[in-house]
Amino acid sequence: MCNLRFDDTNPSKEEVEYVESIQQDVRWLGFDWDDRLFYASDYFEKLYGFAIRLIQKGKAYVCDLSADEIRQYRGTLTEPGKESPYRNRTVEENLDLFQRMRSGEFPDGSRTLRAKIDMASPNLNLRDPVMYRILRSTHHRTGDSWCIYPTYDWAHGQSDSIEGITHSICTLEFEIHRPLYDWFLNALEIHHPRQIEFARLNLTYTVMSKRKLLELVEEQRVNGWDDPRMPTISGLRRRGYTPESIRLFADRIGVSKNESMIDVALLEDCLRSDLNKRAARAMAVLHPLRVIIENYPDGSVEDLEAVNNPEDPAMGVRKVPFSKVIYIEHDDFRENPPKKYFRLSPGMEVRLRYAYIIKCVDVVKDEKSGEVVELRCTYDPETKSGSSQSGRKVKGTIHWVSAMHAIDAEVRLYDRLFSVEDPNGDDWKECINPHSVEILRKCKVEPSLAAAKPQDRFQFERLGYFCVDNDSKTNALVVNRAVTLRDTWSKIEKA
RNA sequence: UGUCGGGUCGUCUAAUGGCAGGACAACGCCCUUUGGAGGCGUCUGUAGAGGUUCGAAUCCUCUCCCGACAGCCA
Repeated sequence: MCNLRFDDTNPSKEEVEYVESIQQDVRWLGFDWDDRLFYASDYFEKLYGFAIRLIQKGKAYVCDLSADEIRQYRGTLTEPGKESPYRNRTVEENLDLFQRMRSGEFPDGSRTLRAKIDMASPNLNLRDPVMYRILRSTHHRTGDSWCIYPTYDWAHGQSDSIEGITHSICTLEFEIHRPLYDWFLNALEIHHPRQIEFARLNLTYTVMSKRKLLELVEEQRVNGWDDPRMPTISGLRRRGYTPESIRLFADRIGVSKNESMIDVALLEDCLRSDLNKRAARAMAVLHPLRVIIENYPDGSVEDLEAVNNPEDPAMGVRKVPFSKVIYIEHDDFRENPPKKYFRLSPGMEVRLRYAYIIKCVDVVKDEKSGEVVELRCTYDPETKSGSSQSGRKVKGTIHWVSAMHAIDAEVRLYDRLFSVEDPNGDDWKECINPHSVEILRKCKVEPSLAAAKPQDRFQFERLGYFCVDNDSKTNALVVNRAVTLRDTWSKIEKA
């Protein structure tokens, strides 16, 4: 069981715009917090009371030092700090001043409430940390009712305690703050949750820090937080990732305190293994090459049966129309086939998935450019998929769509956002992969996709897993490539 | 040269004093009407040096390397 709490301790940060999308993301991932949605601002009054208690115990004081002065008094990593001249005010004076801070008598930044701990502590967090600052700013939940706001370090542990949290897990950078949280809880003598830290996720070929992600968004190097190249939940969702695949990924990488860099290939594999079992198959041609089957009767159309998912017979079958003119993938034809190339080439045969074996008898080229623009083929009527003669072996099987039945689609091919594994250092933005997205506008997909809606996911046979984009409209299909299939051929060809 | 934390195959992660295992990646083979999926196999690891022990990745000592921390951010 978990709570969802927003630690909205700083009204000057634009938290409002994130509150809704964070909830949406967490819910989409599959978590349910029932009615336990909380805000640290729910506890402002209680926190104020806790602060008074610490003052009364002589464990907190009002300090008149400026931000700069506090920094100077803090000392350094290797040298102890100096005590504030206001450190030994009386309880009465502190109580009075703190109450007047709340009632708005002092200007922003002029005073703070600080915990009275140890200015010589080797842990900087214990050198009299600030608990309250004066800040006149409208809060998204409490409006203008407060002009002093608790710091995160002061609010966090007590908020957990109020909620009766048993285990509070957070990332490693808060490890060094734990002694402070412990100190507050012990001083207050209230329920003491156990905080456990773990390493944050790092992925290869991307950046994860909020600061860098924000920069990418603000400088329009990506199209918003949900750009399919972003490693955000909303980006992954739009890219085509499923909640299941992300949870599988989380299971596989485990939880530890090791600061690690996880190969994005592992994430991709999780998506493949989820979608392999669940995604409907379809045929789509990204770079169409027109093929005319010369001996196929003009005007004739056959509805061929295709299985929706060979991994799951329960997903059934569908009909795919076949006719004299089809499109195949441009790359599935080579005029001069390399060794081990099992697809179409002049004089050679290939199987059309769910249809016939065809043979290439002629190649039509553009007179000027010499580019192959059309193929003339013949088919063997005896080799129809599923028929008695269909067992004839050919090395390759390729996908296709019938030209007169095909639907036009825009396909967006996404690749890694960065071209280096670990884009850190000052020049990280120069490592952005210039080919992280390629937009194809003249793709042809089989007619069954006419009804596809945003977020529908498919495997386009031999190509990869694709997800209908939010930009998609009824007569203007837009799909994103989430991840390619494993491609053994590309490795053979490279070698 | 302060405090805290961390070092196990290329990458993650198991093994809590008793056979260093799994996944991803890579490579090879089989199978295949997706060069998909699947199957089989190969490769590679306890940061270093001492010590305790019948036995150490695990316990002890020293060394080395990496990270976090000097916001009135979270």
